[in-house]
Amino acid sequence: MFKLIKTEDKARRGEFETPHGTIQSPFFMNVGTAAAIKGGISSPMLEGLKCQVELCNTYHLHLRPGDDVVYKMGGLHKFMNWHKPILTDSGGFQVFSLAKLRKIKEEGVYFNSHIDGRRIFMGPEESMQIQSHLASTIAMAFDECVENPSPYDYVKNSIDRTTRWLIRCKAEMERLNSLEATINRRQMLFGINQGGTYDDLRIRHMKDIKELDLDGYAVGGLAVGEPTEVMYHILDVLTDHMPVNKPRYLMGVGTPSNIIEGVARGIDMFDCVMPSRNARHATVFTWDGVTHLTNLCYQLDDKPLDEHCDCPTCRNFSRAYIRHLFKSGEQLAGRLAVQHNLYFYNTLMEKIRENLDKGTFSEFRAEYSERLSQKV
RNA sequence: GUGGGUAUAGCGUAGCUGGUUAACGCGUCAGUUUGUGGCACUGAAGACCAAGGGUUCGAAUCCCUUUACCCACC
Repeated sequence: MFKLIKTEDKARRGEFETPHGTIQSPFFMNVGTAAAIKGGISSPMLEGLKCQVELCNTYHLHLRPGDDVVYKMGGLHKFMNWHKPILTDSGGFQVFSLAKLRKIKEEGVYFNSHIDGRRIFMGPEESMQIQSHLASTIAMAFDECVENPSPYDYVKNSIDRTTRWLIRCKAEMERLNSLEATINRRQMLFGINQGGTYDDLRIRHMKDIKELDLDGYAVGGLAVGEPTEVMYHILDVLTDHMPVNKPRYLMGVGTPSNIIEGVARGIDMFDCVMPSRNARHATVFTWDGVTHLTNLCYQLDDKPLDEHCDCPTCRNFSRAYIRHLFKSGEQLAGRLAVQHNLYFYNTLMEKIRENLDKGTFSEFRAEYSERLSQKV
């Protein structure tokens, strides 16, 4: 149940009630693809980083350890010892990212495991069954994420198939939620809007899936190769057609600026690998912009990563020390940087919410939107 | 002391039947990273080839001397 508390122009401040607790929106979901945040962050540590929701991946967990294993272990919450909301991605994106190995048909997608190469099939029903086994709070629909740019006719056919898949997802989810043996019988289902970079297809697809009255709606297929301006334009024309009383999720986005701009266009939920992946590659976010920690200028720098940050990393360690850890290949380097970046992202969302509460989001946006993505 | 061997970027090496801007790995420096298969990827700087002399149109490559180090034997 999503409650809209306040708006400022198109930006929305809300509360999202789930069986695993209430989420304050807008919010960022911390990506733990294989039931783990990469970089060595355990669930109790994640609690200390202001994380509200963790995201896990259907495709990866299906392959390893197997969703049957997670089911027998009592579901993802118990398995990971994370008791706040979890969103599972459907595996649809892997159809796109593992494109070399796939074959898309009406019934679903055939592709090869990246682990052992074996041929596997996933369709809407399979994705829902796996996500039901994982027992996440929110399940995502099984969609096709087309690359940008793609030919108009291809995208047109693709969104119609994605709609047909969504109808099957909904039916299968209702069936699974009615079963006694299901761990989370109140699992929610989000639909995913596609349509490439074509305004009319985006809007048409949104109208089609809106009729299914799902628990939330996501915008997929953005930040996959198109210029940032194109992504903003799609959001500009699309969010007016999204349900007002349902959470809106911009999938896989993005930089701190992208998130601020997304909120400004009416988005409530985000997820991205950027804070964790960049951290593992020694790039950290600060309130003054982005910086690369292995740069020589930090060799003798006694300051924390960010002087305004009170994350566990910044409270304890200097840039010089963390730079040394990176140069030495120590695993601790990645962990300290990931802790900082996730805390930064979650704090960014907190500040966005505070500014929405105060009615000062537009000022916040003007001050930070560009600044946070510049290089220090 | 005698015989043999090696000296090429910060380090470890390739090139050594002589022929345009001396190659590779590591390291260094910088950049990339958007619903995470990949501990990742891209690029740059850096050596007048131990020193000196000689042969040759031309030498890191062939010859001589010196120096340093390595191995074996006294």
